[in-house]
Amino acid sequence: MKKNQSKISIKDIAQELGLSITTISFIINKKAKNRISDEVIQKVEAYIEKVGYKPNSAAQSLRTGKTKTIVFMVEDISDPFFSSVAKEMEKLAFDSGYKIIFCSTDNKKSRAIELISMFKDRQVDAYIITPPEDFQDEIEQLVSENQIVMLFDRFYRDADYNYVVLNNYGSTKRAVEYLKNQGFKNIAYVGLKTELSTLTDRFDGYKEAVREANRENLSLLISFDDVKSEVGNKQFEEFLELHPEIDAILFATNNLAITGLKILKKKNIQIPEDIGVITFDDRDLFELHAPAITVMSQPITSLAKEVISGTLKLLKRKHSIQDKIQIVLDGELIVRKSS
Amino acid sequence: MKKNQSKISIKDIAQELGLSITTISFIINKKAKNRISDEVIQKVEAYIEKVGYKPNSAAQSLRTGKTKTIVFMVEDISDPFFSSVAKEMEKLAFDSGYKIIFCSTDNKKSRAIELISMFKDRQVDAYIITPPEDFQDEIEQLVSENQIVMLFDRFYRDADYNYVVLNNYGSTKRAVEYLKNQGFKNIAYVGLKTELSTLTDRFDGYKEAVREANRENLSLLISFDDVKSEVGNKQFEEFLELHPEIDAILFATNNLAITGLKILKKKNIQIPEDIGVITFDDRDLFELHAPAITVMSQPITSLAKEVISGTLKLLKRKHSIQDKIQIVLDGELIVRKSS
DNA sequence: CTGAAAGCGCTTACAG
DNA sequence: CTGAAAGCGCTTACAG
Repeated sequence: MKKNQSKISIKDIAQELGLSITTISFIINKKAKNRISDEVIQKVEAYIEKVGYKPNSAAQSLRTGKTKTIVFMVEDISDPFFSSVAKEMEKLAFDSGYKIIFCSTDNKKSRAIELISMFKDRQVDAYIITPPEDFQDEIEQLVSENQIVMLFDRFYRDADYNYVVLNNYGSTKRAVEYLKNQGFKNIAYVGLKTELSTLTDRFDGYKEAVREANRENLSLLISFDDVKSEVGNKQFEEFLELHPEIDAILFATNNLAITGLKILKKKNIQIPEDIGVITFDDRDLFELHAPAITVMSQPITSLAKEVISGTLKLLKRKHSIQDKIQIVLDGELIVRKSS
Repeated sequence: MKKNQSKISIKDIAQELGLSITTISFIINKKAKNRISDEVIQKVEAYIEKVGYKPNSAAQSLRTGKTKTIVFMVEDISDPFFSSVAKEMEKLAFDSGYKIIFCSTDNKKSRAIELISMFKDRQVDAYIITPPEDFQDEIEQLVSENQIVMLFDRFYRDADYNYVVLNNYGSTKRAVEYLKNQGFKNIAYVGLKTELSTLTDRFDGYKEAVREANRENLSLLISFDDVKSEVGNKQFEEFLELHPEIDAILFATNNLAITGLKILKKKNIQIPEDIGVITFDDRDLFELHAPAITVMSQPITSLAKEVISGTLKLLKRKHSIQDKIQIVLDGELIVRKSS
C-alpha cells in the first residue's frame, strides 16, 4: 500500500488478478461491453480503485498518437481579456480530459513561429491561435498538415478556417450609434495600425457609422508597439490638438483607452462634459475610474465556451474535410457615466 | 520533402544513412563525444537539419520517465499578479525546454486536490504551487512521494519546503512606517481572514508597526469569498463608521483595495485629504485612479525568475535530500498621490 | 468471453 | 568508434 503508486502498470494488475493485459485495457478504456463478463469488470474496477491505478499517459500517447493537449497561443496572457478567457477555457478543457498549454506571442510573428515549431515536437492535438500580424501562411501550413486549428479573436475574411470571434464590425457600429444618440456630434476613433481583422473590422464599423450619420471620419491609428510608449502618448495629444472639435472618443482596445485616459487627465479634459468616452473590453479599472467608463464588453464566458466546445468537436471528427466551425458573438454595451 | 515530417523517426534516419539508431540517438542527445567520429556526427546533423526531424516526445517520456512539463497551480490565473508572473515564467521555462501548464484553484482545497490527482496521471516533472488554505497535508504527501514541489507566494513557516515568496512582514511594516512618516495617525489595515502566510505575515507586519508607534490596531479581516460581494462591502462600510478616527488605510490585496476604493468613492471620502490609501500589488488601475494610489509592488520579474531557476535547479538534482531553495524578496514602495 | 503478441519511437547497458 | 537488442506501458488486430 505504501509503494509508489505511479509504478503500478497494467501488467501488474493483470498478474495480480490472473487476467491478461488485454482484458484490463478494455475495461479501463470502457470498451469492455459485450466482450468481458460483468463479474470480471467489477473485480477489475474494484481493484483499480483500490490501488489507485492511473494509466501512463506517455505510453498512451506513444501508442495512440494523441497527447490530450491543446495549445492556446494568445497575444499576451497577462492581458486581462486573454487571461479571463484562459481561465474559463482551462476548466472546460480539464473536465473533458484535455490539458491546455498557454503561450504568449506579444504579437510577434517570429515568436509565434518558434512556439509552433516547439509544439510540433510535442505533438499537441489542437491549436487555438490568436495569430499575430502577417501570419496567414503559417496558419495555412498548419492546416495543410492536417493539424486542428481554431482561430480566436481574429480571423481571415477571405479564408475558410475555424474561428470564434467577436462581431467587431457590428459592435463598433452600435457603440458609435449609441454615442450619436447621446447627442455627441464629432465622434473620434482611436485604434491600432494593423491588419488584424479585430481592429480593421472595428475601424470599418466606425467608418460606416459616421458615414451613415453624415459625420466626418476623425480617426487616429497607433502602432501596436507605440501604445504604451511616449510615441503613442504624443500622437494622441497631437490628434486632440489638431481636432478641437472632437466631443467623443471610441477607443478600440483597453490599452488604448488607458493611454488615452491618462492624457485626458493630464490635459485636464473633463469626461463626459468636454469629451465623452467609450472603450472596448471591460476591466474593473473602467468601472472604478472617475467617471466610470462606458464599455463595449466582450462575452468572456461565451467566447471561452464556444472556443473549447468547437475545438473538442473538431477533435472528435474523423475527417478534416467537414464544415468549418465559425462563430461570431456580439459585444455587450455597458453604459456608465463617461458617455 | 512534402511528406508529413512528423512521421520521420530515428529508424528512418538510420536506414537512410546506413547507420544504427544507437548512433543517431547519441548524436541527437549530444552524447556523441568520444564515441562517434566527427565525420558521422556532421553527416547526421546535416541530415536531421535537412529533413526537420524532431524526436517524438511521447516516446522519450515513456523511456525516460520525464515529461519536460511543469505545473503552475495558482489561485486565479486571471488575477493580474498571477498572470503577469505566469507570462514571465512561461518564456523562461520554454527556453529551457520545459512547457508549463497553468491551472487555477480559486483557493479551493477540493479543486486543488482534483488538479493534483489529474497531474499525477500525466506525470509532470515538477509542481509550482500556490497552495489554498489547509493544504499542508497534501503538500507533505506530494513531497513524500519524491515529487519536486516549489511553493510560491505563500509557504509554511514551520516546515522545510522549497519556496519563493515576498517578504510580506517587512514590506507591510515598511508601508505602515511610511504612512506614519507622512503624518497619518490612525492607520487601519484591511486584510483577509485566512491562515495563508502571505496574509498573516502582512497582518503581523502591520501589528508590529503600529505597536512600535504606540498606535491602536485598527483592522478589518474579510473572508476570501466575501471580497467581491455585498457582504464585504457592508463589512467595510461598517468598519469605517465604527472608526471615524481612521485617517489612512493599508489594503492587503489589490482586490480588497478595489472594493475599498469603490466604497470610499460612494461615501464621497476624499483621498488623501480625509483618508490616505496604500495597497499591495501594482496595477494600471491604481496609477490611473484619481488620485493615483500608492502601492507596495511585488517584483514580478524577479519572482518569476527565482521560481523558474529554482525549479530547474531542483530538476537537475540527483538527490532530493539536499538543501531546500528558499527565496524571500522585498516589495517596492511606489509613492503616488493617495498618501 | 478472453489472451498472446506486435508495435508505437525512443534510450541505454552491453558487446565487440 | 559502432550496433543489436531489450524494454518503457500502453492499444488493438487477430485468433480462439
